[in-house]
Amino acid sequence: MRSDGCGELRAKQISSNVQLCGWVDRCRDHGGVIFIDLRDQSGTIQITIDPERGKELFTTAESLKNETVLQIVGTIRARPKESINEKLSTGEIEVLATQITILNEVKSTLPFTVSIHDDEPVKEELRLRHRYLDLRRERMKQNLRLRHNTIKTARRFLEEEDFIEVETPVLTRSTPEGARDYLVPSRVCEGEWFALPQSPQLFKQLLMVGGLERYYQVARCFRDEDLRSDRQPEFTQLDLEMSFMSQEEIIELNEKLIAKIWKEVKGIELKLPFPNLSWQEAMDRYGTDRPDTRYGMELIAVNEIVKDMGFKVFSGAIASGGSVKCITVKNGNNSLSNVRIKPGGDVFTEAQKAGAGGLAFIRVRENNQIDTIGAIKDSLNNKQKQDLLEKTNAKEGDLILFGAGETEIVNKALDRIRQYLARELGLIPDSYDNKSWNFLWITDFPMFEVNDEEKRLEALHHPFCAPNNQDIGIKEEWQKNLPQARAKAYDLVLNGLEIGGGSLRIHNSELQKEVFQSIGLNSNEIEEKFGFLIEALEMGAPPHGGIAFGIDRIVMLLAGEESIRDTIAFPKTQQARCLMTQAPAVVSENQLNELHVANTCIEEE
RNA sequence: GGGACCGUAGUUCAACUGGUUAGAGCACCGCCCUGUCACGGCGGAAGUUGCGGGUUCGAAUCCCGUCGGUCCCGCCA
Repeated sequence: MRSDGCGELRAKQISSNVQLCGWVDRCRDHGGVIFIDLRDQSGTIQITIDPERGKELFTTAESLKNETVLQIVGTIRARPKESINEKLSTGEIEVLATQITILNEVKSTLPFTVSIHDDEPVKEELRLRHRYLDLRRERMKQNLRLRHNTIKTARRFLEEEDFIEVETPVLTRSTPEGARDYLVPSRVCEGEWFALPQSPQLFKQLLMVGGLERYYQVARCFRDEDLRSDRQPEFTQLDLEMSFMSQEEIIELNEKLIAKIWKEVKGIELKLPFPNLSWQEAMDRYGTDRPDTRYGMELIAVNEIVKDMGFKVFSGAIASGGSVKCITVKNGNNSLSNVRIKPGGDVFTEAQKAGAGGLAFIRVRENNQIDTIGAIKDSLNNKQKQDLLEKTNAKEGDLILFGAGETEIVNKALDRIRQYLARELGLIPDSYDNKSWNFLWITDFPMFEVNDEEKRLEALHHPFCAPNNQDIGIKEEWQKNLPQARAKAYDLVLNGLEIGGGSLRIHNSELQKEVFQSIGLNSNEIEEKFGFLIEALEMGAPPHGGIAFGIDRIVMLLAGEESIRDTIAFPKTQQARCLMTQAPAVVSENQLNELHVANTCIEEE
């Protein structure tokens, strides 16, 4: 149907005949000569319609609406010198049309314009309802291409490293813990249900038991939880697993993979190896396990300095086992007024949203004089004051913000304020600046955390992570040592977002059973839910481990987008609905009967 | 489950403190225009102000409910 792509034509093809196909980007009808910008995937070229070339041709051209699909036959010619368009890569030439075929018309007024020249914002609701039109626009076209390049690069890299891609089931069984499952009723097995996988976790481990040694998959995962700008009910992981690899070796390989992606997709050389922070250090210094290290304002514990103060908010917090931590806002005296950090102010409110009761502050004035509320000033002696200024490295003009109370809440509040202030004060470098890609490995996670509601242990990552050998000691002490053990787990954090995570897995069936018991499963439950895994581990399972990267998030960051919806061809809304197909939808009574399912939803008439 | 913001012509926005005929750009339709490139000129059509209720002499505007979208908390091993 066509000889060339619109955007590929250049002056050296002048006087050759071409056939082009594409969409009408826009028309300029001068009454005599008519110009059509014809657009296809490769770009745009100007088609010129000369009235001398026939009435029929001219009449057709006059009637064209934007986004009409055309085939053009014509000849490439140079534009008059004064008409060269330098903004267009094909701007030196044009195609003199000898024939126009309308391949498809546009029958109604378009809900929004496709042309790149119309950069008016479009409501996301409309974009999603007519996603096919949105995909035709430059932004989404580029994002999907970038996504493809990311996945392509990963595939090439992993193939070079002797990984093979294996598909794992989408219809599988529901497993305890973790997110809510999407369920699929079985027609054949009455009353029983499949679950869609939250990740291929168990299957990839069993592939290792199967001796594949190096597996990867671009895997669709499903979690029936509430959505966010970086969470969709179905999302894509680049899933890897390998045998006979240490944590260091796995990390090294994956850094190379990430560096390769950044190099191929963005042309950016990342510096390897990535820095590494233990989970404990991350919590101490940033209050979160996914710190954004593009800016400072680290959290500083001042427990030792303030524990004996008369100011009960501080000393009391420590007496009851909590902490007092602070961040130093450089030049904060100028940038943050008292109105903003006192009750009702935006900064105070941020702290409150994270559960903090208040937000104490100290302003450093000339000659290290301090300016704060009376209760703090009165109870702070000179030595404490000096220690505090030294520890926080606060200088004249700086503002120190304090969190006091339960360590967990202090961390959460200061983390939140830190991120909020970084945005407010413009401390985050331009995302296209090479220095702004701050990768960071977080390691040595705790195996478990306490579920407050149910007063029991829960796996922090998942219950298949291997514990640190030194932490658990000999077999007889496993039960006693496991709750405090660290896991051989690692997350890759980029600019405050978790983009991947993994671990070495347990390959010893006894230890695996012990971990299951720690999270409250009894022998029967272990046998019922995970019998197949335990059995597999007893038949020669190799030491193995792996990682999974969130492709949607990685592409989002590479594309500079703020939502993963802009990296997914057909995403769902926050209500997990597809506005284009209107899924999910009601099905017939017959379909339900076949599946042995009854609808308990009360319909309103 | 909870909090916040938003919803006006096909579309992007406007309409002051509640005030009488709800405006503008783009798109659309018609006429004119032979070198434009976000072409230009003249004219036209286009509205259940998401929906339902309330307050008021009077509601796009205030209140309640509801639907939809977005952001966030909870949740997401």
